[in-house]
Amino acid sequence: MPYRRTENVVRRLAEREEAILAAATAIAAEGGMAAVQIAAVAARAGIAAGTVYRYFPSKTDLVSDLVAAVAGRELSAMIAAGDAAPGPLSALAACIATFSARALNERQLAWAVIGEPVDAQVDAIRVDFRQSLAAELEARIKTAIAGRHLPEQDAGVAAPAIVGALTEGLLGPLAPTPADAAAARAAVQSATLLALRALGVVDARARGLVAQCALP
Amino acid sequence: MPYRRTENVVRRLAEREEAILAAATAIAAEGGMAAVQIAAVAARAGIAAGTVYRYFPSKTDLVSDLVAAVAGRELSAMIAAGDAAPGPLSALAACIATFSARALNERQLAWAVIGEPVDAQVDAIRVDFRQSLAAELEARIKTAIAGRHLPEQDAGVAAPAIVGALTEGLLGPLAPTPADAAAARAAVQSATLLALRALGVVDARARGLVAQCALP
DNA sequence: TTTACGTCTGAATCATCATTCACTCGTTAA
DNA sequence: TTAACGAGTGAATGATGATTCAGACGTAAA
Repeated sequence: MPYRRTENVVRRLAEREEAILAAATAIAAEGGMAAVQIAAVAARAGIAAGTVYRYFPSKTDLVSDLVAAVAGRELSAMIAAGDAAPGPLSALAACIATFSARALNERQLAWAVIGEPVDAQVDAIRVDFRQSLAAELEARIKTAIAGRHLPEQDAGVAAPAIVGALTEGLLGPLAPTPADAAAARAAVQSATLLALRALGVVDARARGLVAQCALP
Repeated sequence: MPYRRTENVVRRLAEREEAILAAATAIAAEGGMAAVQIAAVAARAGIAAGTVYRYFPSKTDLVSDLVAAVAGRELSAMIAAGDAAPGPLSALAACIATFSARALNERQLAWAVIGEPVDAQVDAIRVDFRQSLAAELEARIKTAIAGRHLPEQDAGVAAPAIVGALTEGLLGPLAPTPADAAAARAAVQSATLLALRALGVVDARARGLVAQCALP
């Protein structure tokens, strides 16, 4: 009974899978999705191209896992920020500001995961992510409407629109590139303010909510 | 001196170029940008693949022309609607509503031209279009701010954010598909309202502006 | 040390499309 | 009719990148 998967081997295999994913993520963060090519990922992880296929059945699976990992992290952060807030409106403000700040902080990766061209199968995963973001916002918007903190409106349009506004306004190619950390913070505040107003929070009140957000 | 480019020939050549562009547009409208492949376009136009290259030096040029044609049309319509409005805020409302209504009317084509992932070279042209849209909105936003019709804000973030909100809220994969013309009109109104509020128009006033917009 | 069996390798293979080109076809003017 | 020449054809070519696989290499137990 020679060769068995000892704990040692299992750990090394897991580490390698992790390393591949990390390499792919790093490449996406630096050069966008287009740069995530099997040969490049393998080189970065210090293995041969073929080895990648011992861990991921296809490139699509690899990229899907990468997107899912990043998306999961961001979604959790957003939800946690919202849950920690005292009321429905501060929760919305916190969600929006947190998402914006974190995305802008890793702008290229965020854009890769949310907006950049990919094949149809991967796109499906990405749509799931945006869907989850929108669903989370939609629920909070509905709560706020029910509590009369926001005017009546179609939350089914508003939620994706907010996602689109933040994405395009902060991450997309048209968005101004912040010169430094202060500028980035200002951009996040502008975007958050805009999103809150879009939902029907009047300007002055929105400014107050934004000011209270603890940005990372 | 046999064979000269008679007027007859010239016309036929122009017609064929038009036909190729029309075929590409039709394919984009049905299957999105990914479906716009030279072989498919040629087949649809009833010619051989090689012939396409007698009219367009490369696929990128063809797609560029297609995007430019659609974009030009939409941009003109938007500008005209804004120019016809009586004041800065109605102009913004008219621009936004017009763009939204027309885009939703040809949803798949609009998405293909504005939002759907495509390769980098083509994307550059599309960015130009979004840039033009954003620039037009930005100018009008600045005018409105100067006239104290809108609160102080960063128009450089707001303009692309509005474009993103409309795109994602009405055209993107998350946007609800309107069941009929009335639902589509309602979605356009929701989106316009949201965009105006985002800029700082208070809800009640925004509703008034939207109500006055003559939607096509 | 040897055996049995995974794992790793990377050059070769495949698949997808854009692009080319040697050739045929059509049109014009003599 | 026919010569001259541009337009059209579509199979072959090229480029890019994912995927495979036969053999080299490691590792665990006997």
